[in-house]
Formats: sequence, C-alpha cells, structure tokens
Amino acid sequence: MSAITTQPPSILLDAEPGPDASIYEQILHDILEGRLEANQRLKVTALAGRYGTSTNPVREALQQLRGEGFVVITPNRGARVRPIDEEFARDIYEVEALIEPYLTAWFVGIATDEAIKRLEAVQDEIEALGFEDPLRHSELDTRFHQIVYDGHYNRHAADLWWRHREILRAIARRFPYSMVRRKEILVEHRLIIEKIKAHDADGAAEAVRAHILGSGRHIVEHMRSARNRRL
Amino acid sequence: MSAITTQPPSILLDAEPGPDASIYEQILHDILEGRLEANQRLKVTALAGRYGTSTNPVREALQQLRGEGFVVITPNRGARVRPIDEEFARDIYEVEALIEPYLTAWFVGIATDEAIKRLEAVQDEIEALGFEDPLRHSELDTRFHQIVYDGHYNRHAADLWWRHREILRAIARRFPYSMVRRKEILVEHRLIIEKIKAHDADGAAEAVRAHILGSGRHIVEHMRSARNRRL
DNA sequence: TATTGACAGATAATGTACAATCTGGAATGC
DNA sequence: GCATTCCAGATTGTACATTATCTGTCAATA
Repeated sequence: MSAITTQPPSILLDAEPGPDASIYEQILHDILEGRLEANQRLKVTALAGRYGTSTNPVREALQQLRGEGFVVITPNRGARVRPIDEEFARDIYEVEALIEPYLTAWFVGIATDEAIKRLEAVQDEIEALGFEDPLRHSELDTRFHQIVYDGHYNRHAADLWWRHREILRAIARRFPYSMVRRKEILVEHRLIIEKIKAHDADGAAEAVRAHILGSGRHIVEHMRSARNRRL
Repeated sequence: MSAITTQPPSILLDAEPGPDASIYEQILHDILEGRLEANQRLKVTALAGRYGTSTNPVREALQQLRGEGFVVITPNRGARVRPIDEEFARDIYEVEALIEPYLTAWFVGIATDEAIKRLEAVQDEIEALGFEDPLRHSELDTRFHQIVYDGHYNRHAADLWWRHREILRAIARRFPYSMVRRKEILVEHRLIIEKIKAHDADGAAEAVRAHILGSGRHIVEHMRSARNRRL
C-alpha cells in the first residue's frame, strides 16, 4: 500500500467502535482485529447485512479502504482483505526506521521541558504497568511516540507514521512480548529520553532507529514462527 | 495524507485518459493537472455530468481518492480537492529524501551490468533531448529512477515512491526548469550512475539524497515566488 | 472412462433512479 | 439589527436493473 496523507487520522485506537461508528471504521477495525481475515472475500451484500445498512455505504467504505491500501479490489471481482504478512510488516518497519528518526531529530530541537516531562511521565506509567495489560501498554507506547511526532511540521510524514502504527499495532496484538523484548523496550525508551534531554538530535534519531528495528525483528520473527507452526 | 500502499500504481503517466478510463483516473488526472483546482468543491452531480455517468461511480471514486489523500471529505458537506501547496510539496520531498536513498542503496548491491547499461541509456537520451520537450523529459526522468526502484523487495516503499512521484510531477509540470537546475540535474544523475558503478552504496544513497533535496528546493522556491506574484 | 469445452443458472459487482436527511443562506418577523 | 423559519441544493442511504463472473452439468472426443 501507499498513499499520501489521508483524512483525519481516524483515532479509532483500541476502543471497540460503537454501533454509531461509520461503516468504514467498523470494517477497518474488523480487518485490523483479524475478524475479517487475510485474503477473505468482502461481498458488499454480506457486509451490508453484517453492519445493518444498505450496500452503498459499504461500497464507499471499501473504496476508501482500497485507497488506503487495506483492501484490494479487482474490477468485476470484488474486494478482498489485503493480507498483512511478514513481508508487509517488514516493509513497513523498514520505512518507519527511516521516518521516525527523521521526525525525532526535529523534535529534539524544539522539545520543551514540559514535553520532556510528559514523555517521562508516560514512560513511568509504562514501567509501573509492567506489561500486565497488553492493550494498555500498546496505548501508552503509542502515546509515548505521539508526543514526539504530533507537533512535527511535516504533517505528511506524521500521518504516514500514524497509519503505519495502526497496522503494526494490529499485528503486534496477536503476539505477546517476550521477556527479553520487554526489557529491551524499556531500556530503549529510556535511552531515547536521555538523548532528547541532552539535545543530541543524531543520538536520539539513532536510538529511535534501533528501537524500531528491534521491534520489527521481534514481530517478524514471531510471525514467521507462527506461520511455520501452521505448516 | 498518508496511506499504506495501494492498488495498481495506476500507470496513468502523462497520457490523457481516454473516454473509457475509469472515473477515478479521470478525476485524479484533472486534479493533478490543475483542472480541478485546490479547495474546489467537488459536487457529485456536477462530476457525474462532467464524466457522463451516474453519481454512484463518482462517489466511489471520491472515496478512493480520499483514502489516497487527494480529496478531503467532510461529513454532510461533500468533497474538496486537497490543496497541494508549498508545505505539502516540501513534506513529500523530505520523505522522499529518506526513501529514495534507502531504495537506491539496496539497488547498488544487486545491480547487474545490464541494469546499469539501461540506466546510462536513459541518461544519454535525457541529455540528447536537452529539456526541449518537458513532458518527454519528465517521462525519461521517471524511468531513470524507476529502473533503480522497481525491482526493490520493499514493495511498500516502492509504491510510496511512485505515489509521491505522481504528485511531484504534477506540480513540476507547472514550472519550467531553470538553466542552472537543468545543469545540476544532469550532473547529479551522472554522479548517481558513477556511484552505482563503483558499488558504493553509501555514496549512491547520498548522491540521490542531494538530488532529491535539490529538486525539492527548486520546486518549492518556484511555488513560493508564484504565490507571491499572486498577492 | 477421463478430460475437455460449451452452456446455463446462480451469484455478485456495477450502474441508475429515487427517497430521505442535512446544510447554508435568504426571507420573514420581532 | 438579530434570531427564527423555511427552502433550495447537496449529501447520504435505499431499492432496483444491468452486466459480468463463477460453478456445475452435460455432451463430445480421445
């Protein structure tokens, strides 16, 4: 997939979309959650029934999702869920390993003490939580990075990050963090904060890069072994 | 805007979409070409009339374009053309300055003599043409980079590049290259080829980065001065 | 008998027409 | 002058018609 920069970064986060949520949100949620699985055919009439509306809203939602890359549509043959496989995850991580350091480096230059405090507060909360509640952890982890990226002047890059993040979170949700990886995450976050506090833009960027690549390796290996188990 | 990786990278290139082209292609073409200008309201009935169909295909095309970020839709208020202004151009160039070096660096490792020959052939053609025909130049320039990026394993990144490229080409079409910039482009391309031939991945990446940033600066300055003239 | 190809019916996508709902602004009354 | 009401215009949702694709049957052939 690949698009430019979309509409509102659709803050759907983890919350279950209520019955008043748009068809788009519901379908996307079901895709990310795995309820609509990879390559599954998406028939408009079936979806219309499932979500209790007529076909047109479904058709439009599918077109939007296609534009965003979550759905593949073949003319006269309908839509399918775009499979989110290892390669795709790896591809996204590698792009993130470029974008996030770039976003971070700029943040270092403009970071206020107050912003850094917020960063530390979130990190404290993460450590206090200690991976008990995976959903909550994911939420906090997202907020950690959001503090850094949200104020960036490059909205396009920030939006790209958000889009990628949504996908990666959906994947990560399927796998628990290993004990080793948990420790690494904490260390990496602390290192990032440290570099930011020292106003070391290059160091912060490099720390973020390592953080992304570490997470990517971890997830991709998880996916691979899950796939092998299925064989 | 920001999406993931879309459908077929819709090879619309420069060719005028024929009457059999999809509504999506026609609208996108008209947006990139400037016929539908920034912030202009996109009324479904009007578009349906313009392209000779009913409203539904238009609605779906608009949703796809929204997913891709070319159109902004507000609930119950309809769609508008997303303005492609200086900031947006700059944002895209900066992201490209990250992605293209990354794509190039890998190419250096797998580049065959044959691929390098093709690269040089295109470059020869570019120099022979000498900016006479801007459209043809743009086409060749795209092909030059395409040779490098098309075979990359990271389809997501390659698709992102293509999407960005389409937009930047649409912008660049509005402005002629200055004499200085023309010379620079030729030099930069030759430098890139040279680094690739030397199997210097880092050098090639850096050369590409400089190339992108140079083009970006040139275009953004053009846009800025055009805007100032309008005031 | 097994394989292939054509045909037919079912199923689903795509396009058209229309109804319902919302928005924005003009007209009206205070 | 200001708020309210009302109406035109546009979006959004529903129903239906048309067209394309898929599947399974059946006959023809090797």
